[in-house]
Amino acid sequence: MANMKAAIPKGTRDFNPKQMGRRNYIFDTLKKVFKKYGYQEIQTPTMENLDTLTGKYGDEGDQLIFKVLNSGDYLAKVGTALADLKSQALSPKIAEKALRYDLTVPFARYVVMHQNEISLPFKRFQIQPVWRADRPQRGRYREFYQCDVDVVGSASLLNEAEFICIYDEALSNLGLTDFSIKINNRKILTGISDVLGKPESIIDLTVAIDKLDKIGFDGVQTELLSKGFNTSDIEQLKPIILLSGNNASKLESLKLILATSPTGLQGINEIYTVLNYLTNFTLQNAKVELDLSLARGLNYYTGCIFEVKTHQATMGSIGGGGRYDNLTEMFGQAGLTGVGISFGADRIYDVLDELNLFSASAEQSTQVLICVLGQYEETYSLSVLNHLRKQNIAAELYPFGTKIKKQMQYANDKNIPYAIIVGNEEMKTGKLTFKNMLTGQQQMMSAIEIEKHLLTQS
RNA sequence: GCGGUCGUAGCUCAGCUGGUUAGAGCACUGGUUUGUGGUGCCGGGGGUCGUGGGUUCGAGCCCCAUCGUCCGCCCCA
Repeated sequence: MANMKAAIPKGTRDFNPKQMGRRNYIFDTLKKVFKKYGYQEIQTPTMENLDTLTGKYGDEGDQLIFKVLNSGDYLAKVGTALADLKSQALSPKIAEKALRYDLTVPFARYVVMHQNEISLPFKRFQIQPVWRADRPQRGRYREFYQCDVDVVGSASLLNEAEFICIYDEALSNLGLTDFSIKINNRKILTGISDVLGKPESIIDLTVAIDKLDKIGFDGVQTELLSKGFNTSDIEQLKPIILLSGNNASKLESLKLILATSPTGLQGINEIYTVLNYLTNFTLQNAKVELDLSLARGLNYYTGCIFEVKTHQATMGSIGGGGRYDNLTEMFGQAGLTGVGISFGADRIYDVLDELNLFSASAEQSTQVLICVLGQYEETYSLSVLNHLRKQNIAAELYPFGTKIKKQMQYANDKNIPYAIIVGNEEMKTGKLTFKNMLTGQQQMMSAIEIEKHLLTQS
């Protein structure tokens, strides 16, 4: 084969041992919290049938789905003359599978397929990569991990409240101290468009006001005017989305504004209920804010909507979620409501990295390296090595034949905190040289003493 | 899908208005008193200047194309 350049696809990344240590630290921290709240792990295939995914994320979303070319003579099945087909019409004919775009839709499919074996409410978490054919940017990759926690089969708003607790606990455990959990409700957004008398334009309306903090009210106004809203609509809208004050006072004002919209009032009620549930729990760092301009995941969310933003770094949202009432209906099982949240692990990684919040312990694997001067020393040391491992101490022995200098360098490069040196003298006395790589200090200790010392360290 | 930016050693970059053998720091590697890393000192290897065309006596530098990067828009974790 001709020489080819070693490369990986755009928007994907390799992870080295140091990065994997840190990534696993994030996953482990999240998992621990998820389990604590009663969630169980599942996984779904990398590929789904293309028609499982299409139509769930809107037109823009559909275009970002990575499709998998059929095997074999895929053109044979096309049937029509190729030249007559547009790409969009061609792709479902030559690609029947696609890489998953998120974890929520595959989860809905899972629930329907396995409905007879799960008992409701079903609480699951799932940590797997997803793929989007998006243009890469800061904090945006084509392959990235989502960490989803969802519950289906429970309409209780206690779930929503608990998700806020999960966000707070997980992100706090990771060392973040300043972040907001924004909450809104799709029904409130519906109420607003009802009051304006433009229920059919809810998507345009919400997409525009979602950009409020980015482009300001003037920007939103410009966008709305271009979407067919008139100035009196905007005058009416202005006091609503610019509502300020604490959550309670916002809700009070909103109640008056949306008085004529039953749906809107219901949305307000749901927020009330969630906030009320929350008073029974203590949050460590999260600020819970009602944000009427929050409009995520409109293609399937029907109730509460969440989004998490850190104030410690410039980064898009590091998590989001909401309630969806109809997702399983698309797969033939109606009447099942679900609610869930997602953590963007790769973005969280970038934030923790930027803030220097990874501790060294997330990275080191081996705790002690045994360095030997020759073959006899190696043989002598194997029982020491064996004992250390039996005590659950991560230990390795550098096979003989390499200079001590090189072995120490290995320990240093690998961030191994302790080294044991075994030579003639050590074998004679049974006292091994035990070196702390951090301080550089070393002393002679028996294997037993070293073991004890290492056990008290961890 | 649209707009901009950049592309020189493994990494971060320098290279003046085009002019002989393309440089630095870090990394790597060897040595530096006996069996000792991270700090010091001395030496060494490594680049067809993203790729393909073109202009020119001559191109890392100019032009075109192409691929890739990073950033913004759309959208989103």
